[in-house]
Amino acid sequence: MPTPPRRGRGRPAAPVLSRERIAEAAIGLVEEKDYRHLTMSSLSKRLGVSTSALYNHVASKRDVMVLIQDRLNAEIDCSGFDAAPWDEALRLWARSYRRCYIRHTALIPIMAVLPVADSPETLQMYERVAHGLEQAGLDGAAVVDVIVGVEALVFGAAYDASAPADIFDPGSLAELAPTFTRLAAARAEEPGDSAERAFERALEALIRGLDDQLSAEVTGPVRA
Amino acid sequence: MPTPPRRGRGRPAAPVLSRERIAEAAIGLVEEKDYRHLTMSSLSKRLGVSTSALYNHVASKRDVMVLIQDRLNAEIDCSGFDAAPWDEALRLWARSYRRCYIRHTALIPIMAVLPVADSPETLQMYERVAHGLEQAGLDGAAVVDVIVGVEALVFGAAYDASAPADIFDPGSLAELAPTFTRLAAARAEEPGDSAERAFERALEALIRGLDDQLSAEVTGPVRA
DNA sequence: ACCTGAACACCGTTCAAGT
DNA sequence: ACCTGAACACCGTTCAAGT
Repeated sequence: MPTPPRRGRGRPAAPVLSRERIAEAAIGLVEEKDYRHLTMSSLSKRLGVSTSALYNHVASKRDVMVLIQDRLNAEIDCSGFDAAPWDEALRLWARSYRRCYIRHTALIPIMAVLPVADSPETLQMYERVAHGLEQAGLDGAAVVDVIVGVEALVFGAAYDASAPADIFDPGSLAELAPTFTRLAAARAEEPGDSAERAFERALEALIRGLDDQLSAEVTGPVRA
Repeated sequence: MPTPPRRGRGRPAAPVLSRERIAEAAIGLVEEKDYRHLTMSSLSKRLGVSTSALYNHVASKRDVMVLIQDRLNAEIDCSGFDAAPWDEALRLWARSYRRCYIRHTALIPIMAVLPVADSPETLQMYERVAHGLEQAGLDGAAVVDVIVGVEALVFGAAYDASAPADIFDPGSLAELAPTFTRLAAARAEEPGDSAERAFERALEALIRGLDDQLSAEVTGPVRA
């Protein structure tokens, strides 16, 4: 078997690290384990370097998270905006977006407040969505707000989907909340993924409501 | 000036800590500074005890965060559900909820996945909302989904509102996203709080869409 | 420029000792 | 039961030394 490279003390002939390799290793790490195991130490071990070597390529652990997030966002499906009606395209995008972040909720606090200037793939995702919505005839002044609104729902729904199944079981506190307890219990009885159902209901409502708003704002209705 | 109590080594005559005192001190801490300054060490210092003393009353730092969250949720305005129509009550609740979490985004990852059994005030908030919605004639099978949907939007919008003002400025990456850049720039020109506008638009759309859905599901329309 | 290895300033948490 | 103080097993980050 090949001996681990056991590098000497000085600068290697060719760089062994790059931002790309770091991003790849970080994604591998969080997909095998979870975000609690993503440490600068575990990351450097996986890459076969000392921990401090990482800091020649990234500024901080947060920077690593930003790299992950940018790679991830490149995989989100925006294809609907090329052909489908805007409401259907928005649905497909939102579902793909949510599905992605269910397994990466640890990135949400970063992604949600990260300037797009630090994230080229994320920016290009927004471009496809914005271009598609404008092309479909949506009021330009509303486009960014629509993106922000759908995104907000997606992030919240991703958390919800990652919550334990008994999140709405009041346990010994049931008598504090009789109505809620009854409705939550009935909901838990229904088959299937209730977090997904709630998301679909809200997404449908949001899109329908946006359609109504935007139809009212322009002379003709947006929908056919 | 009163000397700090400089306790001896053994058990004090009366307990100096309680979960209530800890919660109060923790909230005071995050309101003066921010969540980066909330450490078990800073908390114990504020309470005049050693750090390990905290563990006689709470199981973990996460437990402290849960205490904060529960206290906070007790302050969210659910009064609309006593009198106003359900859609207006939902609006008031969502606005109060968002406003609260803008300054406490660090709690969102906890709050969003926390079983209600661990949080009596939160449970009672849900009870008021659920009872109000059912009383207003909403389909019982939809009530919890509606709560979940509005909450998802609220959490996402709270992040958005806490983001830096230049979050959509593409900087040197502008040519990657011409449409988005143009629309984001125009949006930034508009006076006022654009995050709040986006939230209000999405909330309005969501509620209108829910109204449509729920009117279609029952025999008579829900709205007058 | 880009690596290693040691060191720094924290963290949350545990636990024996004390009353 | 409920405190103190010491200790543990980490963290992310910095930096001099090496090539």
